[in-house]
Amino acid sequence: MTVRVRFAPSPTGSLHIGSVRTTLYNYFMARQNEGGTLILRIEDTDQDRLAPGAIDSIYDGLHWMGIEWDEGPREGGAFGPYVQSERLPIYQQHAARLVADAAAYFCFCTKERLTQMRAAQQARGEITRYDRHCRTIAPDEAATRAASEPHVIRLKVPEDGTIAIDDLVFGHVEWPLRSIEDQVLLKSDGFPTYQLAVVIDDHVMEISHVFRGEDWLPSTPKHLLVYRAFGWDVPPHAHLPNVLGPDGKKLAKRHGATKVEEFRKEGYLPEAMANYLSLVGWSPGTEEEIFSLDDLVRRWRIDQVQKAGGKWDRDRLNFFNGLWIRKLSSDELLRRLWPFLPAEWDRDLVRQVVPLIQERMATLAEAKDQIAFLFTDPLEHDRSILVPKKREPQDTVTALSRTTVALRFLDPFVPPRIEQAIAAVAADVGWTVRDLTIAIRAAVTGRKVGPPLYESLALLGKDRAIPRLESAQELIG
RNA sequence: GGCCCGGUCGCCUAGCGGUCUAGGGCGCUUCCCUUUCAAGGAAGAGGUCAUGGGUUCGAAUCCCAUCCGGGCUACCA
Repeated sequence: MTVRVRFAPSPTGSLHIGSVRTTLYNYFMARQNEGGTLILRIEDTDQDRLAPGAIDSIYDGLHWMGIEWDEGPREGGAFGPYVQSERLPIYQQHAARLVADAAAYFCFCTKERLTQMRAAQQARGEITRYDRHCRTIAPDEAATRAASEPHVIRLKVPEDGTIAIDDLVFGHVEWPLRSIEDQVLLKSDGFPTYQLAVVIDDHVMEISHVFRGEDWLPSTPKHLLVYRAFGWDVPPHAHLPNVLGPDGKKLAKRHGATKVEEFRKEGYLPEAMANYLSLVGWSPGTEEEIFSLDDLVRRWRIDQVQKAGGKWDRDRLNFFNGLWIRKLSSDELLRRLWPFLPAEWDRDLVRQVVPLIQERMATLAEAKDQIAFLFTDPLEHDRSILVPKKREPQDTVTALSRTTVALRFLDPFVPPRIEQAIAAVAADVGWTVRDLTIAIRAAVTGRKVGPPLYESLALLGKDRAIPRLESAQELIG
């Protein structure tokens, strides 16, 4: 069987992390099957909600993630066009066919009437749904009116019975047809609704498996009915559990970052995003959980996807991010770090210090603050941290002053020699090495934590370290 | 309101009728390592498997009910 799967975002904004997870699963499916094809289709049938730049953002985000696809608006392919607004005639012809087959009908109800109808139904405590007012208009009359009056096309939904699907994730799900209204298929502006467009496109583009978010499960019966009206086979469907915010509701803006580009800006690695995201809703059934994109293609299985929604967990993402940062080679880490560092910073110095902080960052964005002391002159001292706890200011001045003396003529100014010198000073003033390094670190970097001290001093250089030690002494005194 | 879905440690999850005195990871705590912080190593706290009934020799696993949570309910996707 030829696998053809698709991801079909609406260009209504930038790429949501939940869509990325859905796309990832489709991508795994396509790549783990010989000859599998992944298709990008833009679902822009709602002309009111188009967001400028959304398609660019979808392309950027997905490419950044390392997801490649085979057919799409910019890639082309044998089943184009891949943008729904460019496929209007296809939908219109198909809708007309349903009308001709008496499976659908013209509806002339105005939006005002529909609004009133719903209000009245609500007032009576009834279920709000279309009252099928136009369903009984004689076909000839309807056709004549349609030539001149604004109208939509609605599906004739059977009044009784049930419709069901055997979902790859959720299993058998059944709906009473009574609960489904006569769906609008074609809007009065000639655009299809989502319900019509997906079904036609999935069929015509020969999509073999429909993997989409759980929110679509409730509208699946509508799609099933459209398949039935056309007499088409229904491809296997899999609904993927939602990605939730910490409060259990669908992950949304108010929960913080939700867009790929935001995570990218915050310094997350695509490797970490893919690894973390794949594990929300899927597990290999073993205790392994560190997976590259290729590993995931090899390991992921739709029957291991679970039903319950998963909550977004920033701590866990951070863990995976740190892990993947540590896996990078120094050169690769450097390459990814440049965009997060000021362009004027000395490249050679950055190159030397980065290995020292590689295992100290959870995100790429954190690197800057950790090494800024090497690129900032004069240094802003934080007076409150210059004196170690349980030490007196005067003793600290003495210790720093001895350190200054010890380092001033040290040659070569390299970590092992610096370590020796500092150990000697500590012994001399009766301090623990620990306390002394705390004081020196504060004096020289202005921070309480940072890369290893001896290495930091060596990179700073004697000429910059000594003045900092001196000004710190003045500040304390 | 109607329809549908879900419910295992704070979070991601394993589990598919006996091997479960419920396993792993994140986070948390403690210890070790140590020039800070990390990283790494070790240990630990944390779960009446939503609740109540069944079925069964035996249930987190099957059935029913209840509760709680969520989604959908548009000429939005």
